[in-house]
Formats: sequence, C-alpha cells, structure tokens
Amino acid sequence: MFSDDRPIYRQIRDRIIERILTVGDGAMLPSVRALAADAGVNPLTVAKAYQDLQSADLVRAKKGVGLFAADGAVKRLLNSEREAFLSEEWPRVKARINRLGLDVADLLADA
Amino acid sequence: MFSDDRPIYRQIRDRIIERILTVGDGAMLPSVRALAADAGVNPLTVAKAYQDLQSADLVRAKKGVGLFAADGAVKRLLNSEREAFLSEEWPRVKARINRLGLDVADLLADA
DNA sequence: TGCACTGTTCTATGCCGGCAGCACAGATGA
DNA sequence: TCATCTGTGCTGCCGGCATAGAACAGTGCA
Repeated sequence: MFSDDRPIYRQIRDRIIERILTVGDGAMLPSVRALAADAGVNPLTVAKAYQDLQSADLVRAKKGVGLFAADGAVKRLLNSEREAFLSEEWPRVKARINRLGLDVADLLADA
Repeated sequence: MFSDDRPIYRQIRDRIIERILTVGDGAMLPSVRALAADAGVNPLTVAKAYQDLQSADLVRAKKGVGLFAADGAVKRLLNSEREAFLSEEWPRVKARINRLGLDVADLLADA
C-alpha cells in the first residue's frame, strides 16, 4: 500500500492532495479516523498529514464537523506542484530514463 | 544535496548505482571514507549503502583494497532498474503529469 | 438531553536512520 | 618494519516516525 522509503504521513499527504485536485475547493475531505481505517494506519499519522496541509492553508478544519479543501487550494496546488515537478522530479526522472537506455518520447507517447 | 524524505543511505545507494552504470563491471568504486567525505555524511551511512549492494551481488569488497562493481552488475542493473521504473515509478509520474495538466511537448522541449 | 460523529491532544513504547568515536583486520608501498 | 590506505565491527546517543490507548472539545441530529 505504501512505499517503504518515504514516511507514511507524507504519502498520506500526497494522497489527500490528489483528492483535493479531484474534488475541488470547499469540498469535504475524509475524516481523520475514516482515512486511517481505510489506509490501515494510525489516526495520529493521518492527523499529521492533515496538519501539514493546514499549515500550508490548503485545508480548513472545522472542529466537530470535518475537513475541507480551502478556497484557492486547487489553483495554488496546480502552481506549486507544477513548479516542483518541473524543477525537481522531472529532471531526475528524465536523467533516469536516459541512463536506462529508454526513450522519453516513446514513454510520453502512449500516455 | 539530499532529499529530506528518503533515507540518506538509499540516496547514496542510488548514486553508486548510477556510477556503476557509468564505469562498468569490474571498475573500482569510491571508498567508504572518500564517498562519505565527498557527500558530507557519516562513513557508516555509506557503508550501509554498500552493504545493500553487496547483498544484491552488485558490488564486491576486497578488504584492504577497495570496492568494485561485480561481474554482470551493469546487465542486471539495466534489467532490474528498467523493470522497477516501468512498473512502479513511471505510472506514478505519468499520472502526475496528467493530473497537473502538463504539456508533453514542454517536457520534451528542454531536453 | 443524549448519542454519534468530528478534530485535537496527551502519554508511553518501539523501531529505524544517522551521528560520533573508537577499534580491529587485511593489503599496499616506501 | 612501519605508515597508510582499505573494509568492517562495536558502543552509545539522539531525533523522527509510527504505534496503542485514552481523553478532551466542538457540532449535529434524533
């Protein structure tokens, strides 16, 4: 379910980010306990992921109600994630593709 | 120098793998202490990376002499790394590209 | 008023990663 | 022989990650 070489709470955070990009601003997000049960993980671990997202103003928490994608979250996520991907992940991936003797164009073609 | 969310010894291991793919079978690899000094890391951390590679028969150690890329290391690395990349990393990357609405042409452009 | 949900906080425990420091064993060359 | 390189092994220490278990505070609904 999870990669063994990245902290679970970060993988949970990434999963929530994907969800925000899908459901959009203002939408309700899965509760700490529900997500923990679904992922087979301790609720504290999920809470830590959500607190990261709250620190980044991507999620609003309403005590007793639930968690919600913040206003403008999608827009800011698209910007920051695009930036991070193009400047960090993609160069590394492209170098790896070349080193393994694979063809970038071929891989992108059947997308 | 290192990503903050993956163990350093794994990032060191990846770096050594890249080097093996470059220098080829039988070539001498940087010593534990030299690589540790170069990366600004504890020698034990580098040793752990090398021991991973020895367990996978990708590196041979000669006590008092040094570390060497094992016979057939390059071939086996190309196979296993390609396999791992295509079945795990690439699908994730491709999904990310689509989710972020990135243009394939842009990714190919700055090659 | 209860009940069931929500997020949040606390304590304690265990494991892993990384560090510092030191020591040992094998190989090499002056 | 001796100095110096090599890989390997140990101790202790610390912080981060993840867990279990319990508890507190706020909301909504019957």
